[in-house]
Order: sequence, then C-alpha cells, then structure tokens
Amino acid sequence: MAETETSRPKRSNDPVAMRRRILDVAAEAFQARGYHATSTHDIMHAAGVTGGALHHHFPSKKALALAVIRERVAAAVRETWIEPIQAAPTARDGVLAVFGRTARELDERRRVLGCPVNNLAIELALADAELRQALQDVFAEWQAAILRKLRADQETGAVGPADPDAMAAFVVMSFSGAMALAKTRQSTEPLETCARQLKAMLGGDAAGAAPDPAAA
Amino acid sequence: MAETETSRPKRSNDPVAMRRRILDVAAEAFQARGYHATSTHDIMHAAGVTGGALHHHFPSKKALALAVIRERVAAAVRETWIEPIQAAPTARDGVLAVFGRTARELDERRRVLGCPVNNLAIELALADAELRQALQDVFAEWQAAILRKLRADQETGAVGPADPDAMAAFVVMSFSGAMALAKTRQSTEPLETCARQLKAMLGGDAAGAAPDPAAA
DNA sequence: TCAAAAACCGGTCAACCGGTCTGTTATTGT
DNA sequence: ACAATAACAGACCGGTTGACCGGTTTTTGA
Repeated sequence: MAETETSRPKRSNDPVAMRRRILDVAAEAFQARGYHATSTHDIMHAAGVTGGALHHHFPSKKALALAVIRERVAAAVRETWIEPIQAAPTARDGVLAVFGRTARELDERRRVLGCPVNNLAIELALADAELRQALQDVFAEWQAAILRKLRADQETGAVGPADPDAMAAFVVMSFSGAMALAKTRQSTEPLETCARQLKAMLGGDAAGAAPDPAAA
Repeated sequence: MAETETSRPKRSNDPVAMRRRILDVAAEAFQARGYHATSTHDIMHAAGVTGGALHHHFPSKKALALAVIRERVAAAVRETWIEPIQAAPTARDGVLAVFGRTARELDERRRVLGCPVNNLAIELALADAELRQALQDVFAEWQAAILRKLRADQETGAVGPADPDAMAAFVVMSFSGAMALAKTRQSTEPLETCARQLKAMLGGDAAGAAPDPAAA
C-alpha cells in the first residue's frame, strides 16, 4: 500500500532544460536586483533547483554570471538591437524604432530595470577581468552592428553622419546613459529625449537636413 | 616604567573628523567596488574605526550610503561639473572642458572607476526608494546647472541648441553612458568620442555652424 | 548487458555580513 | 564640581552566503 504510483520518485533528466531554467532565472534576477544582491540560494529557490544541480551546471557564481552575459544578455542585445537595425531601411530608422519600442515596453511594465548590459557592466567590470571582457564583447558587437548599417547607408547614398564609427559608439553610450537616467527617475522620458536628440544627429526629419554641408 | 607616554591611551574625541574619515573611505570603496561588494568591516578596517564608532555616526549601512550620496557624490558633481560650467564663458566651453579634464585625470590613474553618480544609481535605484530619490536629486541638480548655463547663453545671443532642456538632459546621459563604456573598456576613448559628438551638437568649431537655420 | 559517466539530490560547512549590546572614556551644560 | 550625555571601544550574535561533497538515479556507450 506504500507502493502506489505517487510514491514512485520517477525522475527524468533533461540537462538542457535544467540549464536553461537556471540561466533564465539568474538573468532575470541579475537584472532586477543586481549580481551581488542576488544569492545563489535565491536562484535555486526561484528556479526550483537543488544546490547539486546548480553546482553541476555552473561550478561557481562567477561561471553563472559569465554564462548569463554570453548567452542571455548578448542574445537580448541581438534581439532588441542588432536584428531590428539590420532589418530597418536605414540606421536612423532602426535606432529610432528601437528607442520607440523600448520606451513602449517600459511603459507597460511598472518598473524600469535598466539596460542589462549596462547594469552588469557597471557592477562587474572592475570586479573580474573575464567578466569585463565578456561585457566588452557584447558592447563591441552592438556597436559594430550599428556601424555596419551606417556604412551600408553611406554606400546607398543616404545622408549620414560624418564619422560613422564615432556615431555608432555614440548611439550605444547615449542609450546606456538614457537607460540609467530612466532607471533612476523611473520614467521613460529620458529615452524619448535621447531619441529626439539622436534623431537630429542622424539626419533631420525631411530627406536632407543640415548635417555637414558647412563643416570642415 | 610602564607609564611612558606611549603607554598612555589618551583619547581625544573629534566626531567631525571621525565622520569625515568614514565618509571618505566609504565613498571611495563604494565607487571602486560598489555598494554590495563593500562590507561594513571593509570600511571599518580601511578607516581604522571600530564598529561602535561606525554605528554611532551611521546606524545602518543604508544610512551610510545615503550620506555618501548626499555629501560626497553630490559634492563631487558640484566640483567637477557644476562649478566649471558656471565659470566657463559658454555652456559649450564648459562641457568640453569637463570632458577634457575628466579624460586627462583618468589617463593619469590606471583604472577607470566610472561616474560615481551613475555607478550608485544603477546599483541602488531599484533597491531603496530613499536612495533612489537622493540619486535622482543629484542628477537633477547636475542637469539644472547645465540648463541654467544654456539659457544664459541664449540671452547673451550666443548660438545654442533649439531645446536647451533636452540638451541639458542629453549631456548628462551621454556622459554617464560614455563613462560606463570607458569603465568597461578601461579606456578614455569613449569620453573623447562623446565629447566630439556633443561638440558638434552644441555649435560647430567656428562661431556660427549649422545647428538650426534649416530647422522648422 | 553492464560498467562508466553524466545528472541530480540535499545536507553540511566555514567564512562573512550587518547589526546589537554592554562598557568605558571624553565632553558639555549648569 | 559633577551629573548627563555624546563619543567611542570591542566583543558578540543570528542569519546568510558561496561552495563542497558523499550518495543516488538516470543515461550512455561499447
């Protein structure tokens, strides 16, 4: 009578799904509360995972952070930034579309969590060289995608900034800063302000604005 | 013979200096390692202070953070940003001077620690409402100082951006983002790139560039 | 088929963290 | 002069943190 089907502790191993669950929970927690403010126990409990499983897939908390950066944060940047930029007709359109979409999504939530890359970069860049490199790689990939689009625009004869390399970097940094402000103020207004300013730099509203005919 | 002057445990209370020492050490540690990565024991040891003294002046770690923000971070912003901006002939000159000075100082150190306000804002804005408000106040004071100068420029007839309010916010956020990038890359290059782009927005090299004669 | 490896369990541990407490010394108000 | 109070000393504590490890179950591969 103690051998009913409920007493049978059947288990099925699914290491891929297990790893994914841990990574999802960790990525969310790291963004919402930060790396140091999140304990491994928090992650274990939230993911419904035992210490043994966590330690099996990620031997240390740092290893977990590294995986989150390389597999989740980088993926988020690709999805929200790189792909939309590539798909857009011009870099300017792509950038503005991303800003608009980000602001809209933030309005729907009640909390502004900030930019995942930026959050972790500021907390971890000085803590560990390997983590810093991983973060740097994400920033570099992001910036490179914008630069690629900017260069493609130039070849198709569209109006564009004088220095595409600097402009690509500037888009990344002003977005990061805007998200930091938005997080502090808990408002999307900085995002909109930033978008408006970048819009002016990436070419006026009409076809040909006044970027550089008077320069040099 | 055991009563030499070295064996006399004379103590002289100097609560103001004591408080200042704690605050100095805490501000430095919070910027270099972050809030959560710094323990109260670290601060006690680095400042040569006992737990009793620390607790007497700052009843909790949060209270210490609040004091650091309001008395050290805010002061740093006033010294490195607000005063130079006020003293400069125009907002444009002031902003560029601050960027130049910051990049130069960072070059002299071997580590880029990032912007103190931004660092703490990203780590603490979501952790506590009171801390968030204090950080927001610092950002607001910073932005207001730039705006004041921008408006003063307009009244003296100098060329300036169409929307001074948005531009003031944009300077703050792009600087924050540039510092985040600089911290991640451990390079001052993002600072210089950002300065160059802002320079173009705040009026060209020569007296009258092409900011808005074609604008609506 | 069956040993080896991978996946997972869950308890344990030392170090640490932030805070509290009691006691001692210095300063101040009257 | 002398309480009252502020300033400081330093031990102490409960809870947490990240990591570790022996054991069990599942899967793999030959």
